[in-house]
Amino acid sequence: MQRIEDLIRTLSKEAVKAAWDVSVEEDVLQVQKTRRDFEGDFTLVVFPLLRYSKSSPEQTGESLGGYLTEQTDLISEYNVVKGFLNLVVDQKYWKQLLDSDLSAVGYGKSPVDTDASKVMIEFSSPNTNKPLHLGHIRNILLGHSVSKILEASGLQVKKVNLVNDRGIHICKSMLAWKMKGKDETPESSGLKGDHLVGKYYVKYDQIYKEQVKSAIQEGVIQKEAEETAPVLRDAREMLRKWEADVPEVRALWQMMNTWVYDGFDQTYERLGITFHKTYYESDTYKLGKEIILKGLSEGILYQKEDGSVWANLEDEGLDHKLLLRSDGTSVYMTQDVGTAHQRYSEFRFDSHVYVVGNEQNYHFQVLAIILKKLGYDWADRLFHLSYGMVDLPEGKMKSREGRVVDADDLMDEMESTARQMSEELGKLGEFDKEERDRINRQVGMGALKYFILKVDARKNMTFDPRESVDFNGNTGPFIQYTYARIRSVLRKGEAISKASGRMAMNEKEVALTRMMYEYPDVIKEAARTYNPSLLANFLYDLAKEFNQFYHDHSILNAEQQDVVSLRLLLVEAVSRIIESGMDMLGIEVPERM
RNA sequence: GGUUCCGUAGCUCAGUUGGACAGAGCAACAGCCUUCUAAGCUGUGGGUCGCGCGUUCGAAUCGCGCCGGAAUCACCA
Repeated sequence: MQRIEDLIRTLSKEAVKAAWDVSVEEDVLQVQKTRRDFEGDFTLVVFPLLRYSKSSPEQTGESLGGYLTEQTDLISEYNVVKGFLNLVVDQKYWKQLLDSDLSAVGYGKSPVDTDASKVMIEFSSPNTNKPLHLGHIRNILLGHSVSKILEASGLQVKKVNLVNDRGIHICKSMLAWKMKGKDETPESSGLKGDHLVGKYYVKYDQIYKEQVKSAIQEGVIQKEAEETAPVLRDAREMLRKWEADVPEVRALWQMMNTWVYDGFDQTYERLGITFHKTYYESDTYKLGKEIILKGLSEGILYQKEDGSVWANLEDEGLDHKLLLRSDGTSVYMTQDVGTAHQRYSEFRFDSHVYVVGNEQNYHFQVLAIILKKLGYDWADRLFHLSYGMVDLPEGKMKSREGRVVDADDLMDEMESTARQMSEELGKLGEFDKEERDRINRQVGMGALKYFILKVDARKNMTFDPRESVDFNGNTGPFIQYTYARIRSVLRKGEAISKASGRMAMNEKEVALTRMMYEYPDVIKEAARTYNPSLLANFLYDLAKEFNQFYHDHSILNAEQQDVVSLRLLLVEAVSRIIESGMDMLGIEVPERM
């Protein structure tokens, strides 16, 4: 359908040409939504045109408004307030819009375009020495939602995970388990695998701290005590053995990682997310070395006397960056260079999104620069979706000290809160246990996911476990509730035909329709900026608008049959947009709640 | 110290490329269920948009300088 903003711009351009004989650029013609307190649907800001009209804002607006209403029957009225030309869209446009499939512009309904741009998106990226926590949840929800939004915009999306399954931190868990574990397994302990391994990571830290403390008591200075703690020495020794492929160490590593993956899989499933492919750093950590050596031989990089290889980034206003250690081994950056190259070879992506916390802004800035230096033209198509940390009221989360909001615990808590709420409100009495459980799960998870996603990803957020997540107001359950209400009405009015008819729409009906008109723009903008919070807040506004309408006007008991049909058509569209939008946030909507 | 990001109501957050008196939710208070789900709706109070200067017809939004907070600047990942 013709977009009204485009129409206004085109006609205004003509009008300006006709009246003052100048061709203006598109960006001079600013069209925006009319503010609530004024009459109209769209507003043309006339201030920028005064230099051509050489008359007052009012006169300029009048002149343009007159031209527009004359030239098209889609704009029925206008008024001028100060320098703002407010335009009223004719209702037949809104009805036409309602008759079309409004949600088709959104997710899942657009035909698959095989030539679509290909996007690779990496998210989650956990370490295998501890369970997932709230920070991972933010990462995962962002990655998943952005994937859905990009897919809805017609892109081909490949979701990948990169598991950091090697390194000293894993050895610490392994070592503590060997020392204190007594062959404890997930089965024998009843603990989820990732939690079991995380427990020994915490245990390692305790042992380490005790050893440091007692060394200091024996007169060793702190720094030395920290460096020479026996348990740290053993962990390093274990890492050396791992790198040397010592079978015993590898077997232990294999076993404990398997426990962790089982645990992760459960959490992912509960969050409702999947990946197309999982990369493991134990496979990729040696990648990149050849590329770096090639860069060295081409003189792009340089070598120090000790044999280490560096990139000079001074021309970018940055420092020098190490790429190969003096012993020839790779560092994190080397690995990411190699992985990016590998992924491009495999997938030929048009862009690659990394969902990684803002603590790594520098890393990704440098990654792009180095790839560019090495001559990869796709280097500027990497995008770091950098999100802020989730902090607790008392400060940063510290998994070593056990001061974390565990992902699994949090989900349990959300669901039990949902159960408690629905019981207090006497909501689900008529349903059997299975259905009650399902709804409570949907609502609890909806509250959690919406809570995280409605906030702009860049911002740090504080999470107060005591206050937990709300179920009223600007929340997931509010939107889910709105959906359930609409579905209930639709079930009762199943037999009634839905049609836009010829009755005039009232103010609220127009407001809802106009809001839904914005939906594709919201998706587009959310996709362009990789920002699900735009969508989340849009859905809230839509739900709020619906609830006002619902309160003020009866749908099924409207005085005239035509009005009933119109309203059914209208609210069904609202429900479909809520459903498709929430799906893009990874949130399920219940038929009843 | 360098770089990057953030600073909007008591709290949590919105505020598309600068535009019409800065908006929600929570919390507080006051109302609305014999009518489609009250997890809802309505109203009241609450703001020097960190501070200052500048650009502009117009600045929460752009520029500069301060103040406050976060991250980062490893032969860790």
